[in-house]
Amino acid sequence: MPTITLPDDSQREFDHPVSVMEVSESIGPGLAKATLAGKVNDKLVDASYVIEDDARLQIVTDRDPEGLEVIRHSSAHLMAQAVKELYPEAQVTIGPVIEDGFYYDYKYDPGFTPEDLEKIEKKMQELASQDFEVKRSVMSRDEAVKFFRDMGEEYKAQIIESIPANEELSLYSQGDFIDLCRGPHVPSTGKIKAIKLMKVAGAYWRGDSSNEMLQRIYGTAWPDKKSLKAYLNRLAEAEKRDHRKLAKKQDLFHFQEEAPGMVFWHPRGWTIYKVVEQYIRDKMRDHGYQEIHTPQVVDQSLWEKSGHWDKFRDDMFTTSSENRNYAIKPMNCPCHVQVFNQGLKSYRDLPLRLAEFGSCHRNEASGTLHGLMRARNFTQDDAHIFCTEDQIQEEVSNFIDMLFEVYREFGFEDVIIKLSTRPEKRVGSDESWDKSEKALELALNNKKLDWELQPGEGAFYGPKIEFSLKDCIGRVWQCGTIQVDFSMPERLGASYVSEDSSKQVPVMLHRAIVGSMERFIGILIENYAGAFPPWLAPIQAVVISITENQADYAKKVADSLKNQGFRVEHDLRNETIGLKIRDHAMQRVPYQIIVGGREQENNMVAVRTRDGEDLGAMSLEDFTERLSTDIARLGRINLED
RNA sequence: GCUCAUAUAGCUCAGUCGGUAGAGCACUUCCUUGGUAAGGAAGAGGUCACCGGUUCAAAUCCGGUUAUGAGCUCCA
Repeated sequence: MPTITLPDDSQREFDHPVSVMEVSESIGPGLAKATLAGKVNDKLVDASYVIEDDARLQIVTDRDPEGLEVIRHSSAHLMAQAVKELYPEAQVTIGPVIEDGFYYDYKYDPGFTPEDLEKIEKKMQELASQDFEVKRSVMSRDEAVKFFRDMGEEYKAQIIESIPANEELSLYSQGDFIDLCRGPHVPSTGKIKAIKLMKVAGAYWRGDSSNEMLQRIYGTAWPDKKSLKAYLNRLAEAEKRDHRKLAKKQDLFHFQEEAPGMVFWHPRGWTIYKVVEQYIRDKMRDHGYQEIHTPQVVDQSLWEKSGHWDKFRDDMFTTSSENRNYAIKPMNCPCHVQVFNQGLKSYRDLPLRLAEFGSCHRNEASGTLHGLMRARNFTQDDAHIFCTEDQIQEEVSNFIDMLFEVYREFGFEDVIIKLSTRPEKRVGSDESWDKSEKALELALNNKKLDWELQPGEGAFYGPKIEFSLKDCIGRVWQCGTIQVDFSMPERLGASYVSEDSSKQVPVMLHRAIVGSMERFIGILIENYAGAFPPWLAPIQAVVISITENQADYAKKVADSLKNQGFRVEHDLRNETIGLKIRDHAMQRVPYQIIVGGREQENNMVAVRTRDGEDLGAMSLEDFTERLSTDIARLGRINLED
């Protein structure tokens, strides 16, 4: 005789065990139709779930985030059903929900073509309209293994075998299709109304590159066609912000076949680079760092000593000369230790902070290259802090403050933070790991930051924090990092004289804020959609003449601004004012300074923003002041826009 | 590196059944001298990524290479 309490605290009594759907029907036929699942005492269950005892119940529909997840999960099953009907020899594996959609991995050696995707999608729609009831059943583990093995689903059987023997497993069936699944699922396939298969890609079985490759089909699913269309629209809009596209439009940089993964910066792109570099340089100086510069080409023996040769030799570019073998440096740390090692260091010198805009080359696997985001030649805003174990926490804390100051000033609010702790294979004493993991964790918690723990994901030489940003379509890229290193100072013979005049090995903190200048600029381009704030814009203002009678005046105005240090160009082309304004607005130049006969006569400038706001006529001094104020305010954009 | 796809003018893209290539924008020249998101005309521009094969004939079909895109794996 369960009493059901609904979210509005109203109660319903039943004189028999009752399913979620029955409760829903008792409330109204509209709700019953919309019911996808239920939440019984906060646990997500199928609509067919039978409630025996008093419970709180929330009916889940497609208006709830959980409802959307159920739809997406069921869509993955629907796709598997369609694939099995069309390609019976394909074997199913797993099909989880992901952000905005779902995927399902199949073992299917011929591989799916784009045409196959269309066929599968059509079949899914057909199966959805047949509105198969989705039925749940249970089986013991061993039964389930046999069941799937007999069906020829070897992968599924393997997955089930890795589940503990005493667990009872749930299976879901719809029509002729049956799959192992925790659920919950929609009550019937007709609830799936708006799906689209997006792309096919390879994915390794169990995420291990030594295993065979499966065929992964990605799809998206929404409550209705309208939301699906809106999503596809959003995606198309976001893709317009792609830094590789904007780089072509705005003439920022290019890549070419002769130097894959290495950037050819053009004047405008390099201007942005230099502004970012100078900004970071000033920031580091203000925070007690000393800038150095170390060689690009360094004898192989140093990389052997540091341990990198052993681990990364295949990913290093090498060269040789006069019977000596060199590596093009893939990182700066060993070189920084060489600088530290010059002369005798005292504990009084610590913490010692050495910074470098270090150009590194790594022969990244061809398939991983991705515009500026993942390049083979990139420049780290690298620095190494040599300190004692007791100084770790304060240094980390100061670093995090500095990092957020920088990210804020570039307009980034959404930063993903992860703390990675000791892996199984590691160097250093447990005591040191305890101390440094604690230091990192405390530094984060003291600032009340949200972060995610990645146990066992630290480097072999120490724990680390990673700070990541998102690109235009939500891909996450690691930028900042701070890592504790117990290993390298010792390997490379770094030491200092302590208070008791004994020789001690310093701890080394590796840290970067933007991480890779290239990657950071790539993300900047995408987040600003090419409309850089004036302090970053490669061209801050363009002086446009209306007719050639103002050519000299326009040049004079432009020169005057340039002499004050602003980045200004002039456009004296024999074109209409409308065309010139359109050009520069599309190039996202922050300010257009229009000079015609009237302005020339009154020694004024007419100013217009790239967004079409007419600021009217003003004196050049007033404009200069406005631009200066803008630049002083730095970024501070709202990335939600 | 792996799976799938793609590569045509500076850019964005057409090019049907295999018969030696086309548009818009950009560029050059001329006309136009204009007032806030495209004025007009003419011209020039291509070893169809590269190498090989099939064929009387290849941008087109086949194989390979390189690069790029999406995803996977990796990321000191």
